[in-house]
Amino acid sequence: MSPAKPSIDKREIIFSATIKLLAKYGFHGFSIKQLAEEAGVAAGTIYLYFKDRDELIRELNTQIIDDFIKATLEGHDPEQSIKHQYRRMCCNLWHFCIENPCITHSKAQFDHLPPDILRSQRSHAWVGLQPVKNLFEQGRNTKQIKNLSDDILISLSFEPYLFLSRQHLLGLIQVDDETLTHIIDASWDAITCSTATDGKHNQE
Amino acid sequence: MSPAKPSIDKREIIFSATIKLLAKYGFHGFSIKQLAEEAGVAAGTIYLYFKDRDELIRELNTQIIDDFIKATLEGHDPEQSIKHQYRRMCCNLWHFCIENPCITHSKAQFDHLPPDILRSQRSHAWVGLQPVKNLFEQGRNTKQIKNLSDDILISLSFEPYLFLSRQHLLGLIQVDDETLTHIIDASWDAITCSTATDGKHNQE
DNA sequence: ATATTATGAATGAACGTTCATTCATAAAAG
DNA sequence: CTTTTATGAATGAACGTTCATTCATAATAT
Repeated sequence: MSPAKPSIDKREIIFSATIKLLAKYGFHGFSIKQLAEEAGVAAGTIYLYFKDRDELIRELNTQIIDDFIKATLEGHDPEQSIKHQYRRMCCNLWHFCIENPCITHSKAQFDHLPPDILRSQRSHAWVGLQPVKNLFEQGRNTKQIKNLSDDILISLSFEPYLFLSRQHLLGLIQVDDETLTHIIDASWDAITCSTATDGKHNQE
Repeated sequence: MSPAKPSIDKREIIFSATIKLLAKYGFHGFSIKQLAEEAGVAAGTIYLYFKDRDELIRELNTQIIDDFIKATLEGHDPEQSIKHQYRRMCCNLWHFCIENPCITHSKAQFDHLPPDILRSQRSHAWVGLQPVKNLFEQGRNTKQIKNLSDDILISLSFEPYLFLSRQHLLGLIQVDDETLTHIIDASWDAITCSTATDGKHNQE
């Protein structure tokens, strides 16, 4: 609308327009022109805030990762029991996904970029996930959590929520609060030491 | 059959070149020109075998899904115990992923297309996954498997293998045969009735 | 055998479109 | 007036797609 307004949040506007478009169309059909229209700015304006298309996408990517981690760890308390900490994280993650459909779908786009980009993404993510590493480490030490690497534990525990929330958001499945509780219990079973397959007994 | 050059498998050549490029670069940087070069054919030749770019990608997608399902169900025997059937499927899936890096990475690309495409993908996949549905149904009836929907069971059981195999292929983690066994046991724990956290009852 | 014709797979230059990016210009703010 | 901020037409590269042309081979005629 107005040509020269000192709008510092224009960067945010461009970001959220990008997220919206990525969620809807993926990287196909995502163009600067479309983005400019969605954001309500001129194409050239985007280049005032970002060096080029790649930088915009890269920066958005790391911001989304940070958002996810921040949301997942909200209210995290290392003093609580491991199970309690875990349940909290799962709940946080699930609700963040459900309440931010565009971010969730956009994240999925980023998670399947070419190999070399994934590597840097990954190393960035693990920095913020230190509390999760600590949780796993503590759990392994106390024999509560299976003696598997962090990556494997992540894929068995948190990864399913990303997958399921996407399906939920697409209306392909319905997950109510009670079901979520069961899912959290199930993913907890996956990573914790409890039974063995051929008829052993279990804990507690 | 063919008067000029008898190369009926040119379609296959184009397919596998597409898979290779998708695995390497994703949908970014995947162009018909590049594909032609990779496949060792002229750009125009591609249009003798596929109506257009979209059809090529769509057909490749369904073929990859079919390949995955076929590989996962190889040697499937409904007469065996549920655990045995499950273990077999997990092993099949894992080894198919590991032995077909390009297909595995390409699949990841397809799994995160815009919503509307995902829907048709999904309905196509479930047709071939009938044996898995049967397995789950049987398991739920016999109280061996948790009373959760097929989608949820899938995300807790098979989905982690896709995620982990990609990481393994990228060299980000190492999964040897022994570790794989542990992962299979862990994912089995996720979907089966064993312990409950707050003093509920369990199976058998 | 040999020559002639018909075939359709394969080509790649050319086309129109769309893309990311630039920049001269304009508007607003200081 | 100067600086900052925004614009959107202009640009050239790259894209998917088309199609007139080529040519090795199969089919037929001699």
